[in-house]
Parts: sequence; C-alpha cells; structure tokens
Amino acid sequence: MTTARTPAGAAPSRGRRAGRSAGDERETAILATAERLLRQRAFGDISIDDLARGAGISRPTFYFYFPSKDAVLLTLLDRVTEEADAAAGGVFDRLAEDPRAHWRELIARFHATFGGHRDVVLACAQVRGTNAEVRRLWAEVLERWVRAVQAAIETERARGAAPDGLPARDLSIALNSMNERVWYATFAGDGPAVAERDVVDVLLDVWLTAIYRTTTPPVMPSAGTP
Amino acid sequence: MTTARTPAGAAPSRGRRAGRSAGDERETAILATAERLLRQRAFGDISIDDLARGAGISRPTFYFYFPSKDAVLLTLLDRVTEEADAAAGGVFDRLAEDPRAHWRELIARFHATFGGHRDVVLACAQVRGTNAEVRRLWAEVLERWVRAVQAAIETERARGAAPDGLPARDLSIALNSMNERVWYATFAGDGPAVAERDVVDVLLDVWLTAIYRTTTPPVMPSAGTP
DNA sequence: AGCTTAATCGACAGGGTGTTGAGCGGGTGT
DNA sequence: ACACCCGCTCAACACCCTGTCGATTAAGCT
Repeated sequence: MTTARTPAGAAPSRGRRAGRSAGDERETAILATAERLLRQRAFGDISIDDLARGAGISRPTFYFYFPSKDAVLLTLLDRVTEEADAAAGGVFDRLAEDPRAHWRELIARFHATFGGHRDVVLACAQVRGTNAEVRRLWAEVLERWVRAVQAAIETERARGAAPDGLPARDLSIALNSMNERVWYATFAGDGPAVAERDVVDVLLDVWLTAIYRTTTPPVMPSAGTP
Repeated sequence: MTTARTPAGAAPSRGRRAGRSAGDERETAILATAERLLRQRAFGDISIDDLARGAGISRPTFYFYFPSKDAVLLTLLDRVTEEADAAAGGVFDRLAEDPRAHWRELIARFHATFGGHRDVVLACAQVRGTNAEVRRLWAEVLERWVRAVQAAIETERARGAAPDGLPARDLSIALNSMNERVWYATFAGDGPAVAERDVVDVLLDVWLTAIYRTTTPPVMPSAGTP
C-alpha cells in the first residue's frame, strides 16, 4: 500500500530485466516529463494524463510504471537527496582546520544542490502537507542531516572550540529547520525572503553565532584567534 | 475571483443584515464544523459535503456562504493571526528594560497562540503549497512580524546593546523562518522536532546569540553585565 | 507451435468540485 | 391585503480526475 515506488523496486533503481527494455525508456520519459512540467506549473496542476501523454503513453499504462503521481515525485526527490548527501560527504571531517570555511562550504553545497533542483524541492515542500510518503522520506533525510550536524557540534564542544549551551540535537534541529524554511522562501519567491546571492552568508552567520557565539571561531584545538 | 471570503465582506466580519439572521448561524456553524473536523483529520480529507452536512445544510448551500473550502480555512487563519498580533502588542517597547525576558515573552506568546490553534495552523501550512490565497495572506502576516523584529534589532544596535552584523532584515527573516518551521515540526510531530516543553527556550537561545552574540544581553543603555 | 510475461489501452466506476435554475418564506412598501 | 423583493435552500447537472478491470498485442523462451 505504501511500499512500491517503481515496479522493479526502490533503492538502486535497477530497471526491469537485464538489458535496456522498452519499459526503461518509458519510465525515464515519465520522470523527464515530470521535471519539465514542474518548470512550468505547480505539481497539483499536473494530472496523470499530462505525465502519460508527455511520455507518449496512455493513462492506464502510466500505472504500470508508477502507482501514483506522488510516486514520481518521490523518485525525483530520491535523486536530489542522494546528490545532497554526496555533496556533504567529507566536509565534517575537516571542520577543525577552519570551522568558518568548512561550515560555509557545507551550507553552500546544500544551497547549490537544492538550487539546481528547485522545482523538485519546491514541489516536494508543497505536497509534503498532503502526502504521507513524501513526509516520511523527507523526515528520514532530515534526521540524517540533523544527526550529522549534532555530532559535529559535539565534536567542536569537545575540542573546546564551541561553548556548552543548548542540547546539541535541539540546536541542530533549529538550524536545519531554519535553512529549510529560508531556502524555500528564497527559491519560491513568495513572502519575505533573503536574496539568493546573500542566503548562504546569512545562514552561516546564524549558525556560527548559535554554535560558537562568534562569527570567527578558533581554528586549532582550543587556540584563540591570533 | 480571489477577493470574497464571506458573502458580506472580509475584515470586520459584520453579518449580513442588522440583527442576527439565520444565515449568521449557518456561517458560524460551518466554521465550527471545520475546526472540529480539523481536530480529527487532515484538511485535504475533509470535503465540502462534510462541512455542509456538519452545519446542517446541503452542499450547494455551502457555496452561498463561502466560495470554496479554502475560504473557510482563510477565515479561521484570520482569527489566529489577529490573536497573535494582539498577543505580541507592546512587548517591543519594553525590550531595553530586560532584553532576554522580553524576547522570551514575545516568543512564548506566539508559541501559546499557535499552540492553542495548532489544527488551524497545521492545516494552513499544509495547503499553503497548493492555495495561492493562503500563501498570500501568510506572506502578508509574516512580513509584518519580520518588519517589527527588524526594527527591534535596529533599536538594540542603536543603543549599543547588540553588535552590528547582518542586515537586520535578513536576520529577522532567518529567525522568523526558523520559528515557523520549528513550531510546525513540534506541533505536527513528524520528523525531527524539539520537544514542546523546550521549544521556546531553544528558539530564544538562537535568537539571542544571533542578535547579541550572547545569551545574556545587557539591560541598560550600553552597560555591561554587572 | 505453444506458453509465459512485459506492455498497452478502451471503457467503466466512483468521488469530488462548482453551477444552474427553480422554489420557499418572511418582511416591507403602498 | 397584495405584490414583490430578497435571503436562503437544494435537486440535478456537467465536468474533471483518479484508479481498476479485462481484453489485446508483441516478444522471448522451450
């Protein structure tokens, strides 16, 4: 009822049989159509018929490849979060070398990834309210990032670079939540928003002050700024 | 096309004729039904027929009172934002007396207001993605709060209590965005969330460090902590 | 050739929205 | 007292979208 995403299975997205069968092309055609239409109108204004016709198939045939419209978006979201995870990889290990530079790098990479797929991200944010599956996946992804940042904060505190304060998990949740909402406003462009050019530095500033109480954290183990 | 909310007009919500006519009762019955059903299921799972039957009328009659399901939610949202605005009133004037206490008071009042109407707030957050009218109203409300906080930050900087840094507007947007998203997660309970009991203090901590670089800002004009 | 399986679609059922047009009852004015 | 407007009501309709069923074709294996 809530499991299947593609007919062949979710994670490694291996196609149906061995060699590239006709169905693979249809499946990617649906995905491509969804991304294209998302650039033009909101997810809610795209019908399954639009997706099917865009991929050159009939509506019932669409159901052979995806169980619902939302499942298409879920597949798209999977790709984006994988890309974001990959982009963040390794940054945490070098935090102590230069905290400001590396926190900035982390935020900047997420910004680049989300900005590069803003239509998909925006659509997900919009249906998260109505679709439990998207909500669940997003919660999972967020939980990973929250944990990673929490661990980084605790490491910085342990080496004496950051002062004690809020529970690291609560702080991590607050900062990650801020980023999500601020990016949404910036990309969506409705309501009060930070200019896209400034958003990384604005977020960075709040992160640094919340974690270190200063925008210029020390670089070596428990050493002051020279 | 996008204006009317109630048949009689929006703002002061005066009923249709002079004395309480039958229609007034129907209208409030619809609103009450919406709030009641929202406590049980998601907004998307409530049909206009549910609202109409709950108020003891037929579906076409519903359209005599509201142009759409969303318009009902919009009316509910109006009430909540008015209450929040009222709750925030006057706090900014006394900020310098004791910044920490008064920022906390501000956040706590918003928390209480939203928490007291969490079903409505959650529903609005959910349809904001699909309904332009809700999006517009929310953006308007947020803009007011962003401006008020921005002004307060500038005042604190002018009296020397807060250091210069980010443009006050950008900082205000980031902090307000954080609150919105964190409250949403806390009230919705899906995904990583701060416990409801702690959320005010967590938010306060990030606000204070971002604005003052310390969690114990000075109380008198340009005086240090004793 | 015969069997299986991937792939396809016409046609249907169901449920939701928004609109139309007709009807009813109580004030109000003359 | 009569007509008449107007607030109010709903059955019935047109429409759109979703999801499913069953029949059908094409390709591969034995």
